[in-house]
Amino acid sequence: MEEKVLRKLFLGFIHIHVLHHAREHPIFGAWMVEELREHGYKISPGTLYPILHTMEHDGLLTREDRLVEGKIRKYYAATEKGTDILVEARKKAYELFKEIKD
Amino acid sequence: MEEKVLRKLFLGFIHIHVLHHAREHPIFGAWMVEELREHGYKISPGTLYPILHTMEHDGLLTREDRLVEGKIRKYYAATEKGTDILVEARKKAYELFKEIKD
DNA sequence: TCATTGATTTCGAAACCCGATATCGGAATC
DNA sequence: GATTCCGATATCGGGTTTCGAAATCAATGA
Repeated sequence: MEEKVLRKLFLGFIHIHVLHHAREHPIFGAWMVEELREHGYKISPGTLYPILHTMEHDGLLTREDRLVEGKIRKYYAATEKGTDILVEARKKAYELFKEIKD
Repeated sequence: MEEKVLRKLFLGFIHIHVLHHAREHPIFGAWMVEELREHGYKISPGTLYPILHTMEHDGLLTREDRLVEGKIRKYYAATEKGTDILVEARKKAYELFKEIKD
């Protein structure tokens, strides 16, 4: 119930988290799911993976397959455009925070 | 193009802005559209009004009709639950900002 | 070859977004 | 009281997105 309400608010936050981490170092889906969980965002693979695909399609991320410990992982890194979007998002997030902070 | 990408990120922000303002004082749709525009969020009535309806349905806002200058306006104010959600959102927004700030 | 394992993908039903357009209801004019 | 005006709100349908459960994948080890 309440979960649905919150999810709507935080889906954008999740996107921004993804961009942020993908800029620091390449990420892969399962790792990102866990990272988000630690931040208090529950998200299932069936939701996150399509997000990654869309962000790649939109030119925000690039994908590179790697073989790690016998498993194929699809690593995503932020593109220049993705970084631009992140900068924009950071600005907006700051304004939002400043406005609602008390 | 780019607009669509950004909108996805910021739709949650818009919800939070709405809650924030509705807690400060009752708001009505057309005013909120203008307020958001000043914050750099372009949103059409066809998007915002359903958001208000949904938030009312979810128990985040209450509605009250008022007659102002010969026009009916539907004023929305944040409920206790809405305020709780806002507090939660503020916490998450702060964490997000802290994490990506540089 | 077959089971295992971590990671990714698919699936269909439900919900949602969008903005152009239509509608509302009170006020003003005649 | 009919008509027009106007700010504000509601509707529409087509396209997209969301969800988690379940299926799939690819490489390794038994």
